[in-house]
Amino acid sequence: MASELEQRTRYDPVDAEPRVFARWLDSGLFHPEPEGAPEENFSIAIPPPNVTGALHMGHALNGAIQDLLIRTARMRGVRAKWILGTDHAGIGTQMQVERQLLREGTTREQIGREAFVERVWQWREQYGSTIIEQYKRLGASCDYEQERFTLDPAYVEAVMKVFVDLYGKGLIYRDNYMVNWDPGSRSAISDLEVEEREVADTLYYVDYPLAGASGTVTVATVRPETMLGDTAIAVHPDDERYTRLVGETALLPIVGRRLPIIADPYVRPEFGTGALKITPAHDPNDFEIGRAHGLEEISVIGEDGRMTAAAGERFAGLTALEAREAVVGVLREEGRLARAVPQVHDVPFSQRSGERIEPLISLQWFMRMEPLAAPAIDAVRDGRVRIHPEGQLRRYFQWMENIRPWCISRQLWWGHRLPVYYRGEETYVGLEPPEGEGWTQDSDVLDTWFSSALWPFATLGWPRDTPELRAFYPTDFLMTARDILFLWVARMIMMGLEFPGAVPFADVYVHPIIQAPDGRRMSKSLGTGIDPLHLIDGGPRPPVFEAGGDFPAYGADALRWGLLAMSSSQDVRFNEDKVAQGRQLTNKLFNASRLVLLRVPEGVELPSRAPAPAAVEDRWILSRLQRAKAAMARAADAFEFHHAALGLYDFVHGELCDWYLELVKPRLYAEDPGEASEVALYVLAETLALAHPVIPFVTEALWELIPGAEGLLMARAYPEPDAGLHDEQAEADVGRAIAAVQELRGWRDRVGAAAGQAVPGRLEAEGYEHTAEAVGRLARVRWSEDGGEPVASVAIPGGTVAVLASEAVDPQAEARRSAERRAGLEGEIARAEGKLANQGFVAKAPPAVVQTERDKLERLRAELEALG
RNA sequence: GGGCGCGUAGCUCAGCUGGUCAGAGCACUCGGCUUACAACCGAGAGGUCGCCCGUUCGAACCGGGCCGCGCCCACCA
Repeated sequence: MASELEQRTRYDPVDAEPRVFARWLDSGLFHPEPEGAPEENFSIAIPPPNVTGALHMGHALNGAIQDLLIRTARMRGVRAKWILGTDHAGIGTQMQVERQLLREGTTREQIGREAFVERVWQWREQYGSTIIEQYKRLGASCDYEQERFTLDPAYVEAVMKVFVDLYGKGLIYRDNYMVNWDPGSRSAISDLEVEEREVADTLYYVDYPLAGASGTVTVATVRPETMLGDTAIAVHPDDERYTRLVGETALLPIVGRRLPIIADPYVRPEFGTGALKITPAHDPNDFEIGRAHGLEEISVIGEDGRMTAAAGERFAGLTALEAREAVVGVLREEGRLARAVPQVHDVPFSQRSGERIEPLISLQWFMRMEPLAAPAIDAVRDGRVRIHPEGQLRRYFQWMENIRPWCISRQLWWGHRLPVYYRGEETYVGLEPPEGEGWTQDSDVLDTWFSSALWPFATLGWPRDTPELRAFYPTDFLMTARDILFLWVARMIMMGLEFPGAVPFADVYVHPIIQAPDGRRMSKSLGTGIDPLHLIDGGPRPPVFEAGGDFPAYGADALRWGLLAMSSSQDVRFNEDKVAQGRQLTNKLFNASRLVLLRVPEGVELPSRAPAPAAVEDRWILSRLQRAKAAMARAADAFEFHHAALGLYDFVHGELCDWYLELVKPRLYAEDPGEASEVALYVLAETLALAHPVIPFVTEALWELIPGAEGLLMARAYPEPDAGLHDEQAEADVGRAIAAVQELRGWRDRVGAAAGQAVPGRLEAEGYEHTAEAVGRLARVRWSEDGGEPVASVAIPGGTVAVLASEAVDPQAEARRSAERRAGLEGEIARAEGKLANQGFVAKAPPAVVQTERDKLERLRAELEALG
């Protein structure tokens, strides 16, 4: 790298990153010893990626943020543990392997459960480490020495203990209950895995004859096939049209079943006819009403999606859709179909399989949530867990206060098999299989989120009293996406409080969703997904990019910086420009380092403490560095990661490179740079340290080249701000000089002064005792004592520069420019005068604001006068 | 139906505890291969801060009402 510094003018991440990562890994610093108390340590449990997964943009953002926090803590000398692991992801993984089997011409049923599970383990051996390796490419400083998996024996032990304990407390129970049956995965799924989609259906109006009298009751339904399971008709108790019918009986067409007409406030009088057919076995609402009124539950659709024997001979065996047509046909023949109208409505679909949910009654395992939710509500209410941004709080409370039983059993083979055994009428639940003959284990496994809910403590060894658990639980921070706040985060809080007995984390940060550049969801199937690795290494741009072609190899630092800069409290569109800007930053640091490191004389080393230099630009940059440190710290503490990223960029570009290095350059090039070398080295090193948690690779690579820098940058002390190093005088002096240079450059450009040519001028301004030389050099003005008549007057803070006649100044251009300026000044003066003439302003505004306005007016008048 | 959030320069977004003619990156224009960087440097143009009321000496920022957009939650046949 050292020779690279001389040869290259651009930073090459492809070359540097693997080498730097290997050094980090070898150092063992990613793995903290489990010592000390959780309060003095810092830990984050990674949201476990699916073993089936590949790194996507969400992971990359996640990783950038968590690594920023972990690295900052580590540099602060805190034991920082980033708990790593993967999730077995029941349905997702099972489906992957099933697809593989299908390609081989077999199915899981054919090979049997044991062989199938063995296949999944093989599959996991082969592909499970993919995403871990990808996290390494990001530079994520996870504890790779202790990778966890939700099906590790120790983790399984935790899951089983929780199940058995909650069963013992009566919170886990088995019941016949309405579930969301997913015909695609042939399993029940939880409410949270259901999504609504708009579907165009037909609303059928069906006449049900009354039993005791003439006449009919007409009901409206989009699912006529379920009427075979009707056991009542319901109307609203206040609906006068039907008051006289309540208590009467109707006859179910086709079947002939006698249906009581009942009153229930759930029914909306204004919808359809105001009469609702009740099918307790196939509609969640009807199920509730049915239980409330003690109605019979007749299942006419089975778990295979076909009509059961209970649907009657004519329909048994048909699919639900076929049955619908058949039922409508019969109704039409019998003259029972009053009318049919198009109806657009929301219908539940499985997020997993994409198939339409079939609500049906099934024997499943459930968890009662209210007793667990109450303490979890308190924990957030009293601030033991803080959720950011706060807008999410209301949602949390709303959901938790209306929490419903959780269906935790899944009819899958890949996962934690229920520790439940049956023998005849007996049921046994326990960690060890029961004694005796004839027991069979329940074939279901647990919902994947059941094991995920234990993540922050099961990964640390709970229920055993491990050193890791003692040192790192509770964790400090949790990163999550909005859509799994309930699926995962809320349940972790509940389980953390119930089992280890403490909230699992102090701060929850809900990160934004990164959308495709066109605002659509990032998704592989839409062609809108962007592979983070393609941004790191270079790779094809997906079709959503108009530009096409390949991404350049931006490197992990650029990607991390870009993602942090994009992040916000709202969802954001992916913006390649931001990644490019990140690369500019890495390149800028590389070149700033070239300037400093290639100029430092032999023998000069990084000072061990902040130098106390005499030169004004040195004092200025040390002071500005403190401000940058404070701004970074503030942003990170407030979880405003875009401020951290952008603030770093502004400091490096806008202060360090644009001004400090330009100001100090002549001294660095001098035969004896004196203090300049040490100060420049110090500022460079501090800047690298400050930037390290954001862009770890380039900073570590450059740190290696600093003479006198010891060890790894990742282990160096974090640069804490020190207000004692503020130097108001230097900031004022250099700030004034910068403004003067900008004024003079602007003037030069306007009058068309040739770029390479110095302009003679007299400095007629206060406050440039220490900076006149620099101003002249950077603005290309040659200071003169010549008393001649100026050809132009350029306002700078504290006075003016009188420009003397020379070839560089075109009198006509100057006349144009001064006329424009004069007009502009007059306008501004009028505005300021107007404001100060306003009695309300002068009387009510704070004196400082009024004074600022007065000063400004005075300055403007002086400039106008100088302009002549 | 409820909740959260967003509409600021051509694009993507900062700014919003109210107060120096509104900021960044990219794109654009002009000028520069100035001894760290042309994947660079310097300068510049570009905005009714969605619309309308109100509060205030003063509103992109606070309040109300509209218009447009996104996301989440919800049992409406």
